[in-house]
Amino acid sequence: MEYRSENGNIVIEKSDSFVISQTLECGQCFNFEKLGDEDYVLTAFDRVLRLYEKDGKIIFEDTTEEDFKNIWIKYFDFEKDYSGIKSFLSQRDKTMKEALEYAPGIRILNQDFFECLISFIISQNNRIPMIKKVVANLSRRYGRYIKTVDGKDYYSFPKAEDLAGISEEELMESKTGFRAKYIIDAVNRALTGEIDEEKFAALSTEEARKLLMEIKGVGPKVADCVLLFSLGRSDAFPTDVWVKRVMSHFYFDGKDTPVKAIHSFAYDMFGEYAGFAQQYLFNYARQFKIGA
DNA sequence: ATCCAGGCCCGAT
DNA sequence: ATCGGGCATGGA
Repeated sequence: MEYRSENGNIVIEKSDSFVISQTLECGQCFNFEKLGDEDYVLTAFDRVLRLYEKDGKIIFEDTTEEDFKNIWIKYFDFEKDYSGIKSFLSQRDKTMKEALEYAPGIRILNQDFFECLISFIISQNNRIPMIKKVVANLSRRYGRYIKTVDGKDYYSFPKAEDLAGISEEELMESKTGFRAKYIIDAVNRALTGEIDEEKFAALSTEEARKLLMEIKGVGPKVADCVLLFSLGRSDAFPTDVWVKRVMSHFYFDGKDTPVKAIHSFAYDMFGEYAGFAQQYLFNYARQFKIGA
């Protein structure tokens, strides 16, 4: 990973395997704000980062080399070779190739486990702008103030400890809706250590999925999102309404298809890179409202 | 107004 | 094992 330090910022060359807007706006994360064209502020791992494009470069503003090395390289998956993954996927299938050409700058983020879990619990039967609002509400109320960027205050996403003992009624003040009780269950299991990021390392993707689904409010889709976006399981294939639509449309003759059949097809077609395929397809489907 | 959103729970079959 | 209703909330 080539980077250099410059006036307190970290600078990398722009590449077609990383476009800020595509990576942040493709529905995998919710803790960010758009300031302008290819200019964003995001919160992750107790840091607030403004990053933007300028003169063919990408600037990580007010960031130390330590943070870049220890946090952002992993977060943005910069150690992975996306050109290899993308060429594999685009050779598999024509639809996949088009989805990739539409948004070649999407990278699968490695997000904080607890934040990812709670965020995707919130995501169920919800819309992305609303999910972002709830995540921001929880951060402002229970997280820690980090810094102010462009006149707006940013807060870290709360830890399980920060949410300990909070009542369902209070959580609903942050507009969590019926998911409040699910958040409480996730928090409790995290606090007892029953659900702990360390535990997952020893488990297969399928075993990890089962463990996650013990949490109330975590079903197959939310579990797969957590596996893919925070536990590095690129074989997970989160299948929501949009992925169902795009898969049915392109691979099942437009027929409504059970998730199970979609999964086996995806694993067969995209193998260990199914998760990447899923994200490019999801983005593609949503932009062009395929099947809607 | 009615419908629906990066679903899941729960009770009925 | 599978199916359908219900669910907080707010935007179209």
